[in-house]
Amino acid sequence: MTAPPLPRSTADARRATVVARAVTVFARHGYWATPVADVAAAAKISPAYVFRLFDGKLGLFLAALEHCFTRILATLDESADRSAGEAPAVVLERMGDAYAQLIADRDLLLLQVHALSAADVPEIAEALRGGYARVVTLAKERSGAPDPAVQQFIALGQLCHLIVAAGLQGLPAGWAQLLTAGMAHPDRGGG
Amino acid sequence: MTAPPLPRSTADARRATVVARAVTVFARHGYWATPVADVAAAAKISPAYVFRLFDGKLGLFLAALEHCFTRILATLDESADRSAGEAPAVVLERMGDAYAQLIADRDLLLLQVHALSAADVPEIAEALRGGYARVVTLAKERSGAPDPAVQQFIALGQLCHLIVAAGLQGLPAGWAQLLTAGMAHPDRGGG
DNA sequence: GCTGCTTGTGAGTGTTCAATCACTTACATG
DNA sequence: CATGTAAGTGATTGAACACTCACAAGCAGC
Repeated sequence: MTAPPLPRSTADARRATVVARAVTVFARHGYWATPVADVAAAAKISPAYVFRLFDGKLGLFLAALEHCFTRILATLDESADRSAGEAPAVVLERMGDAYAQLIADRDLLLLQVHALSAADVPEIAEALRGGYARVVTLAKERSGAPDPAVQQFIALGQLCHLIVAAGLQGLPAGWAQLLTAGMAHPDRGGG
Repeated sequence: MTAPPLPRSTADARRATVVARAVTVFARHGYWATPVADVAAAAKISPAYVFRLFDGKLGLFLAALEHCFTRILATLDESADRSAGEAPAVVLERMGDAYAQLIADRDLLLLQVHALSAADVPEIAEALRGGYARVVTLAKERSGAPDPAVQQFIALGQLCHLIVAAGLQGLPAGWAQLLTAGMAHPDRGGG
């Protein structure tokens, strides 16, 4: 009753698919509460092979985090492209909108929340700082906005994390609507 | 070689001290990566007794989180007292300063980060929402500031969490200084 | 003293999970 | 077909940990 043997692939290709699945799986329950076997199952390979492809659970998580930041940077960069030539404040606002759109994805934002919580592991803290270094630098350089505006941009990003992780979007309470005001709505699908 | 028996105390008093220690211990490594035995050791009682005083590990964490929010609300309330009669924006800014001072404490901010990461546990998400409901409501009512200002206040609070958890304060890099600009400095203590 | 209640613990139990290893299976090349 | 190499797995191990329970030790009232 084992699954039919998958078509073989190179280790590199397999690693790439596992990383992509790992982002989603780790995003659900975080680093410590996610067994490697869950990622393996999502990637449809055996746990043993995951350990062969990555340097332990930590290596797997770090790869997922790296992938996460790569995708976020791509999103922001793309957004900056679309508002080229606009005033700094406008560019930054558009980037903020693009980031808020990721609330629908959930995965990329949640993984950052989990990584922050696991930042007592030095390697994770290091990867996190590396990621934010790139995000802040990109936001500043591509918008040309002054430091305080960039700081506020990042702060709003962190607020997005709170909204997603605590499940605030769509809550009727006034305090929740106050926090989510101006944020992209998640499952407004077909509109 | 067992520790000399502690002076007896009532269960309620013991619970209170355990909760206070639990805030610190959970703040270090988070919910999943912290064994109950670590909290017990910090409180100098046996793990078995912790399970008797609280409803499982989850009950212990929830009590710690509640305690955390109580202390934060007290801090904010106190700050509002000190700036009574000032303009809304000023009151809010003073509250922000008071919150940023907690960066030195670390514990209260870190516990929120960990709670957010563990918010896939329904009870933790619920407690978190309850806490933020009170924080937002207090900030709005005591400052009288408009919604967007309160939203920004909370966003800056989340930025504080990032700074503490990722260890950004004191980093020489430009992007880090951009993020920490205006935040209270932690251990500028005795030299 | 004795009795009964509360505080507190030592010694377990069962489970979960990271990591390893010996092994098998597919494919490329001669 | 033979043979080497890389992909992939089942079985297992050892440790950590949440939680339990039978029991001990202190303190009240008699």
